[in-house]
Amino acid sequence: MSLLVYNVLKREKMPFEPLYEGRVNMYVCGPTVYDDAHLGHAKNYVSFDIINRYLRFLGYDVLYVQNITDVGHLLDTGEDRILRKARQAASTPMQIVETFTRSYFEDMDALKVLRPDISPRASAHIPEQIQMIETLIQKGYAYEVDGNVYFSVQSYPEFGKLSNRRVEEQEAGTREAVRSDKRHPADFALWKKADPEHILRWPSPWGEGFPGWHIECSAMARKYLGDTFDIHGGGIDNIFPHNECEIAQSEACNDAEFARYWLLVGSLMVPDEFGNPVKMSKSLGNFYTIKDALALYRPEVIRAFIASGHYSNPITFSTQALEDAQTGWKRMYTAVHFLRERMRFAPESDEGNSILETVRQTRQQFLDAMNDDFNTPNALAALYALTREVNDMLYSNTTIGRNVLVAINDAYTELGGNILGVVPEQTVNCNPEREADLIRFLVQMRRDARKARNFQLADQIRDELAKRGVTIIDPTNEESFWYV
RNA sequence: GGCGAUGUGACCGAGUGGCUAGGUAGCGGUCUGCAAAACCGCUUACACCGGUUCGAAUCCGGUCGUCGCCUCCA
Repeated sequence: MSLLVYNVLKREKMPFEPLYEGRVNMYVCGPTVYDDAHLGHAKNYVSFDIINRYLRFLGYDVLYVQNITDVGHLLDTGEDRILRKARQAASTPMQIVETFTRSYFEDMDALKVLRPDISPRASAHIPEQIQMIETLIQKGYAYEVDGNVYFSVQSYPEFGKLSNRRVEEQEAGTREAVRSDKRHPADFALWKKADPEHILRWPSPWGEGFPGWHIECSAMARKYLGDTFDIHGGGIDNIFPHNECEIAQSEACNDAEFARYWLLVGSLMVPDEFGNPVKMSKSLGNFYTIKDALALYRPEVIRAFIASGHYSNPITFSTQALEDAQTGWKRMYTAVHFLRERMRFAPESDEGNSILETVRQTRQQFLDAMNDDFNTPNALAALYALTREVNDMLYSNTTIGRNVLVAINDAYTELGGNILGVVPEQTVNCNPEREADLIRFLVQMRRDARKARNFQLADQIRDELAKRGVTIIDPTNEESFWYV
């Protein structure tokens, strides 16, 4: 069975066929780095991480580009988001950007999100953006008014094709603050003139200013992925106007199709005071930062929670939902751990290999699910079904050969680990404090044994510790010291 | 108002015509020195009203509810 994906642009599920055989070029809209990322961001980027991992699993040579937006997002007050934060923190914009870019990568690394191949920053691609704007002006798709440059939506008849909106049908001018220098209310800025107090500014053919919000993605996608590429991803909440503007700019500028498949992720919701789900967002204040969540839950648990719903659907968050996901995940995690421990002393044989049929079915079900538009809930269900059988086996008194255990572990490691990222490579969790405490406990046991004149046990403890690099010395008969 | 979605059992959440999704919670059981875990079984479903069909949670029409976007947002 081949991979099917739901293409928002065509509004149908269709076979995935990359432009160049064996290669996938993918662009995903990245974060605006002005604050710590929250779980809504986690849903988005973990979802695309799983997509990225699965495409690689299928053997595609994936080039994954995800931008860092560090200029040009305006609040409705007309202020630049990053500037406002900078003013609050009494620091310069680039310090803010640097701080939260690092924070973002910290969070993503902690969540086991594989880094994109390229993480281009908008501020580092001003010339590319200017060049693109110049082309658009030359071709008659854009016009300059007093240092501002706007894209003319009427010059591009297909504007709105992704979100199925018609410019004429939109309530024109509902915003009273429509800038009077626009020819059409729906026209959007490619370049904005910088006010004197605006710190983030660059020289351009139209004077000092900064790029509009949408042009960065078009410019950077073109630079790294070409005029036409395979997958464009992002959050569904950015379908309009952002994604729509990207398409218009890029296709008008390049005379080529922009992205061939559009995959958009559903929002993370939080119940409001009436119990109705609403989007987790900065502005509503109903968010949990990734850092806060990671202080309480393992990254695999957060990933399992996210994977429990389909990427394109919204998912309702609550601490209870996360707890429930954790309980279920733990059953699988523990089974894998027991499996790995059992491998340490299992006989070299194929005993108990009847379960391998279940393993085969699990793989099949898992891959069928993933091939069906990355259906992670069904993929997880396959692993849970396997876990039931594995536990049944592990808790029974039958002998299981090492080869069988290895085969099961391989399935978990590949499907649950490499693809979904919910099964860690290492299920033994080290903790220096705990290790020291265990040694103290053994030393105490040995002292009790000596008191009871059970020298056989006492010596055994000393020898076993010594084998592991722990030395015991007995300065007195009352107390013992140890060191590693 | 326009556009796009959606309404599944106590909760989260898959599922597009007939075959138990899964997870959590609850109840009962097996196992067990205790505890825990694990496994087995079970209960509460497809918003409402009509229609198509041998048969619909699944298709069609209508009603009601909810959400997203239309302004910054992943």
